[in-house]
Amino acid sequence: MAQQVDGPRRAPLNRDRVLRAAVVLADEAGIESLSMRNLAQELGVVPMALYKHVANKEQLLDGMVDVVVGEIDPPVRDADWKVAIRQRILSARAVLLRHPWASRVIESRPQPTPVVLDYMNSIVGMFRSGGFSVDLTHHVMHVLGSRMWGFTQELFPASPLPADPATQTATLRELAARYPHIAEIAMAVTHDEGSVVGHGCDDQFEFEFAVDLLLDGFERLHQRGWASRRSTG
Amino acid sequence: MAQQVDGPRRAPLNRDRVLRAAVVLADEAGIESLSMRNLAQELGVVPMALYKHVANKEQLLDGMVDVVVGEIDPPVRDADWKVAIRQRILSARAVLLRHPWASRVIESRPQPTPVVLDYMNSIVGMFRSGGFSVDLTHHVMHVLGSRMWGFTQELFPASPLPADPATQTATLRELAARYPHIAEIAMAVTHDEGSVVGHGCDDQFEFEFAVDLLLDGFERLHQRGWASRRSTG
DNA sequence: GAGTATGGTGTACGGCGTACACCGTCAAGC
DNA sequence: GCTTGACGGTGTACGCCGTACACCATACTC
Repeated sequence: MAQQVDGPRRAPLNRDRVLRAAVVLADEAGIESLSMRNLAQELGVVPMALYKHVANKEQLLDGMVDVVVGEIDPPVRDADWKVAIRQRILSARAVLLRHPWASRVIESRPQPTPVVLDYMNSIVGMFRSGGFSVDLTHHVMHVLGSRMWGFTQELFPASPLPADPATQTATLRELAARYPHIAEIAMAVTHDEGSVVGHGCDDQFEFEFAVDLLLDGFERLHQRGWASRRSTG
Repeated sequence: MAQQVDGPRRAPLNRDRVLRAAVVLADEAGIESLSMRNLAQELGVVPMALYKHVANKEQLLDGMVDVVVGEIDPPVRDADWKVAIRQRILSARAVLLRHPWASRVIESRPQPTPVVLDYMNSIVGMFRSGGFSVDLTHHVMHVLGSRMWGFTQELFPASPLPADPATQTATLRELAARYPHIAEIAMAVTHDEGSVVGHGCDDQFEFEFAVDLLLDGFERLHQRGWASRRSTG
């Protein structure tokens, strides 16, 4: 029981509370603000107190990934492999949209945690019960890559064009002079969107487009009985 | 001319020498050893001297990416789009294998440099002269993602199994108990390789497998005259 | 009541990027 | 030939970071 004098004593921290607070802090202030010192302050505790619950910052990040991965929906039962995998991946994506920092953190983990392995294992299992050979499943998992987690590493996210129409056309003209092919795309996109807002690409569309293209490709290989040169898998 | 007394005066630094030294340092000591302080020491200069040539560390990294991207072969002329793009991507991959740190640095750049835009522009151009619509080109560029630069972000790179056969089978048994589907793949891989060395997956094979699957998918969409719902592109 | 595990504290260290004031060298202009 | 000013290298210092280590208060066990 908490001590009466000196105000009610805070319930002791534990690993779970630390991890959840870290996730909230990263969600609200951005991953770059997640330092051991900031997190401790958020928890009303001295920085070194955290080290009683996580070994170091790397393990904190591992734990945060576990929290996030834990939010992904379980696989739907009794569905076609393609539908089931698509749905699972889109669920993962929905989670990552709630935790925009998570994709970068996932990328940075040197070793998978058990929670991560569980998720991957379950995806592999979905291909296998769709009739994919071990060998083909292995390769398509590599092809899926980060999209299995619901994100494409956006290299150089298409920077939004300036909102002001005047500077926008100026920027486009400049772009067209140096990078005509890119400009062509940028112009098509801004036209499509009814312009003005023109905030760039529709990430969700691009993601689903990619996943569908991949799954279609996987299906085709599967149907054709693809087998590697090295084994009959 | 260098002064005679007091030893020959070092030729003054410039941006290029700084960038090249940074690339060499990252190649040899790893990107985590690339601090302004280490780099300065390597150049026989005090840390703050670097700031006369690069605005800050971010710009240093941008410049390093430019150096690396500059090593990618120019596109082959007069080839089928598929052959040409495949070849260009594999050239990019060869470059990245020489600079293993580069993929992570590329991922971390918030804004593309002109050199980067040039490369992307040229890839877009290859699709366009292959007859792809603006719209389809846009989407396939998103699908390509990091593979356009010759890498797949390897999430949780398959950790090599222990070399010792005894502990290897023990590890596999453990794996099989918790993650049966993953274990199945791990076992297949180790068998394929004539085992013993068993260093994991053949990254080059996986990469080419993925690129070919993607390019085939692109070709199919192109041949079928794919058009988005939003525009007839 | 003594012993001990648990969890929070305080101090300190070595690293990082970099702001800022400074200074030696050299070329240009009078 | 002297002055001026730009350029490139220096030295110091600040505020962050992760975290090692010694310490201490509480609370539970025997």
